[in-house]
Amino acid sequence: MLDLRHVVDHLDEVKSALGRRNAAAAAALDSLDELARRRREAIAASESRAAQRNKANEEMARLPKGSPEFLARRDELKQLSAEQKEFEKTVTTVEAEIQQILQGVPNMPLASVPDGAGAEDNVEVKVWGQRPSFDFAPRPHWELGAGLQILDFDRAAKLSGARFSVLFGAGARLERALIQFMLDLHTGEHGYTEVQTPFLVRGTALFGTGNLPKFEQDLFKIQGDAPDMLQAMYLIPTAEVPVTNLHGGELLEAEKLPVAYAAYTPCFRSEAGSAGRDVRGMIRQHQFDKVELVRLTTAEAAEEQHELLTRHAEVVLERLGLHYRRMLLCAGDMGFSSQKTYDLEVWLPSENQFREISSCSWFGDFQSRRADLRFRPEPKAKPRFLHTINGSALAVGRTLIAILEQYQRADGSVAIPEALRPYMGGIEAIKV
RNA sequence: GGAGAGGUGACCGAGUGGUCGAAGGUGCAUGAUUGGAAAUCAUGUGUACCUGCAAGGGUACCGAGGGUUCGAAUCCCUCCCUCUCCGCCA
Repeated sequence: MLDLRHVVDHLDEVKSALGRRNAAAAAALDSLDELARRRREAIAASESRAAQRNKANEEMARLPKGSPEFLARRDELKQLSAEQKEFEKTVTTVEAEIQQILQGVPNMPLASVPDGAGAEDNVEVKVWGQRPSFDFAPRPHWELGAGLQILDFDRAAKLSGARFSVLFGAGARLERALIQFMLDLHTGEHGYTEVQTPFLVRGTALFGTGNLPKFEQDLFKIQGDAPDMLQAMYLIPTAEVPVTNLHGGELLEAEKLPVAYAAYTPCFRSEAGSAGRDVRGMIRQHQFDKVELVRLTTAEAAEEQHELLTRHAEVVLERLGLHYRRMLLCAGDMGFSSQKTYDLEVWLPSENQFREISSCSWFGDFQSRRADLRFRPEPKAKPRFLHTINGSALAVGRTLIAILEQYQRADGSVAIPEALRPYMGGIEAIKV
């Protein structure tokens, strides 16, 4: 969430930054100036009466109860108190309106983020590795998986419907091996602390990361009698949600920063609005596994930390020998809460194109303001909001797909990347 | 699921309608003492918002939200969370 004061004081600047995402984002701010003024007036009116009332209360405490002076004074104060409550109600109402607007406003793209409306305007930053060449027609992962009897969509459909998959044998082990490999790399070499979180969270956590209230339709909600969205339970769409909120409401000490967590979780997404997209294979599922990296840091260190985290995600692809590229997302293609995002895209031979396998974002203090993530720069200093950074490292299902496709052989078998073999019982390939 | 007990500042803990932003302690900071440290003593030590050039002034916050009252940490209601016992259970 953007800071009200900053928005009002720099309205034109904020509007032009948001305008780079889309016109609607900027237009939402139009009424804020006036609302902020009404808020200030109501606060002044309410507080001046509260001050009078508090002053009179000292006198009331001294007057004998039931005395004529006491009764007369009490009647006067009734009026004052009623007025104060009226103005306080106005404050509450106006602030709710302001919140409503601000909650729906996305983060501002940084100046270094390129202009653009969609994926076609993203900028390629780097390409790593060689495009694998085949002396046969490379097969899509679902054909490879079916041939090897490790990947089954029909049986998953019997259990859960469309957009689920079942892994068997070496396929299931490959999934598990990837999770282990990624966690070991990040905790062992990149300095992250592994964390296991709940997969079911209350709405307040989803508000913290910016998924609620605007994107409820993307989530799986648990049926229950919660009175509102924020108290309801949801399946997490990413580990970003529980991990980012882990220190909500706390005041972290500066020397503990940066905080760096690596978490494996399954992720659940309703994929509302994506009907017809990626319906074949396991590119887009209602449930998938992901290893997520989260860093909490200071504003000053954040840019460097974002580069570092992105680099950590890239190392996974490089150790696995997977051809990929890094994209800098344009303003129009970034997620709601992000101010700068790199996507890593892995090469899929069957599609003859790169596909997203990781998204590494720097949120500034946008999430921290919602999730109440603060630190104290030094012992006596005022608390400040942290900067949050996170990224997939990596989406496990898509990594499995990339391995199947990039390491496939003419006979339908799939070689196991060197780095993964210790996790696969030493086998060098998956064969029938 | 049943019964009960609780949620107070960085932490522990007192406080059942007024002078309570909140006793006391711990921790922390500064100073004194010391060759240095420990111990001791003194002083200080929350956050957010409004207002002001500033110094300052004001308001709110005792799990969250409502209510009663001139006045609520204290009384009432709803919710959330923690703990204990019983039941059930991986």
